[in-house]
Amino acid sequence: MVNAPRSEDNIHKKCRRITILDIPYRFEKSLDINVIRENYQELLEAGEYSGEQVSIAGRLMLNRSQGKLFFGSLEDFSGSIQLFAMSNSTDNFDQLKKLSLGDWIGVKGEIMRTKRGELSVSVSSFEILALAKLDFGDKFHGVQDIDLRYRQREVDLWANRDSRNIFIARSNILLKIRQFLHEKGFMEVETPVLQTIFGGAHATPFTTHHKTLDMDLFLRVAPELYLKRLVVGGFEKVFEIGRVFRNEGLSPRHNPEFTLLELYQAYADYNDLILLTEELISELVEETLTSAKIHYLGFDIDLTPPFRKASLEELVKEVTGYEVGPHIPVKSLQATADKLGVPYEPSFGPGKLTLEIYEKTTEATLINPTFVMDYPKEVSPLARTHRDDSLKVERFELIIAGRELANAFSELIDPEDQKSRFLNQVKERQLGDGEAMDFDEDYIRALEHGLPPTAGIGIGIERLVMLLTGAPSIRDVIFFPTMRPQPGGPS
RNA sequence: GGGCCGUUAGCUCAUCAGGUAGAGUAGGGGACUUUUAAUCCCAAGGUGCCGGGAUCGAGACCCGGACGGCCCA
Repeated sequence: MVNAPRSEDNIHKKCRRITILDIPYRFEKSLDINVIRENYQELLEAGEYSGEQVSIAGRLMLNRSQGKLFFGSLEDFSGSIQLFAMSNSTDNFDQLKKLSLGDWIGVKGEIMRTKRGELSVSVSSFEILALAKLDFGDKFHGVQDIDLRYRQREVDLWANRDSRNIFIARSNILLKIRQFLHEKGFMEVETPVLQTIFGGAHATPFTTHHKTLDMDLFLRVAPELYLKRLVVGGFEKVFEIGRVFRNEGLSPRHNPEFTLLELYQAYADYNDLILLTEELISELVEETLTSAKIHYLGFDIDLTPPFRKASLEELVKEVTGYEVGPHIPVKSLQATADKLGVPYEPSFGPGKLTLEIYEKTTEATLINPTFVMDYPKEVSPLARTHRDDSLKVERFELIIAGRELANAFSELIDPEDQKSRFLNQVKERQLGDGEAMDFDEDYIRALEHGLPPTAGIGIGIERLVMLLTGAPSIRDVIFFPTMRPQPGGPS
């Protein structure tokens, strides 16, 4: 484990040299390291001094001290630069040479280029800002142990620049999404994470307990129902970017808590959201990638809109050759499922059978961005009945690299219809589906106050970041993914 | 939950027909006035994930468990 200290003797020697009293309370940094690189990229001959004094701070990441000379790499958030020092022109030169990799220092010095042409800061003085009493990683290989990288992310972030870059990208992507939506007139809102009735997604919730009220509460599986109540309240364009919690297994695509973007737009239908989604993704591609043609999980993917649109039924027909859909008799769909090796329960209706067949045979084959259109009503309790087909709803999912990235629909606005859909959910719950929703009377009452035609979409932020950064696992884009505690102690 | 794989020095990795482990690097000591994963010398560093079993003898073979990865549900 990285937790093991450097040998006792070493610590003793270091601590004898430096105590906490020697650590200053602040350090005046004059600029980020990458600014030096940008400003001096083309300037200074080898061996030339700039005359510009700077004050920088960071972690010592390499130490190539050599007799009465010292070379090292100082790294801060923005980048790294070589430090250069000579025994006759640097205060505490001997101490500088004895620093360990990972120690934080603040440096004052002059920008220069060494004889070999490396842009450097010639150290005139330095202060120790923190000692690294623990070791982190191999200076060349970083930290490869996946377990350790997730449990001690701070170590991973220092040891592996790729990891750091992914999280910088994540932050930028979230910023761009917010900017994009604000420019479109959406307002960012926050709704309850603790809910007395959970709904808005087909998922098992986490349960917790409120002491004073002495009642169980659920961690939300989606903000959906509250957001639509805000539309009823008059906010015509709202979005929330927030954590949701689903009590399901862990996999490279699933973490029990993840970040979901949901947005709702009054007076719009799901066709409007296709355009919005294409525009959002292409803008993110432009901001974060050099090309819309990416290579991800071994696939070549083209993220250039417009994306393909095809109905769920068409796509299943295309992949399997079989007709599916809510109009096909159950017996016939069961026979199809049997032939395709898709398991099902006897209680499944034609809609659920169709969805199962689609998910097991077709979804994973959709590599380039595809809007899968028009789902069976039976499996979509919150979506509005399709204007051309009473057994379907106006809903699409966006699939990229065989994975669901977004789920959207023209929202169900009819309180009576919503009541009966909730009742169906309750029935499915009683039949043993722990992921089915509960009947939400507050939501029904809100609909009775009047929800105008509204379209809504949910986009999984982690999946989006994974796609745009090439990360194969959701754990690569979540700082601290959910892990079992290690037997040796808390982690 | 099922299947397969992994776990050896702080880190990155070796090793072997089954004969009580080795390198690089980090950390310690020393040399070195232009290095680039600097180089060179010295010393130190291990419950081979844990627990059982067969064997004269196990890190290695067998069984069970823990944690992780991938695939499937």
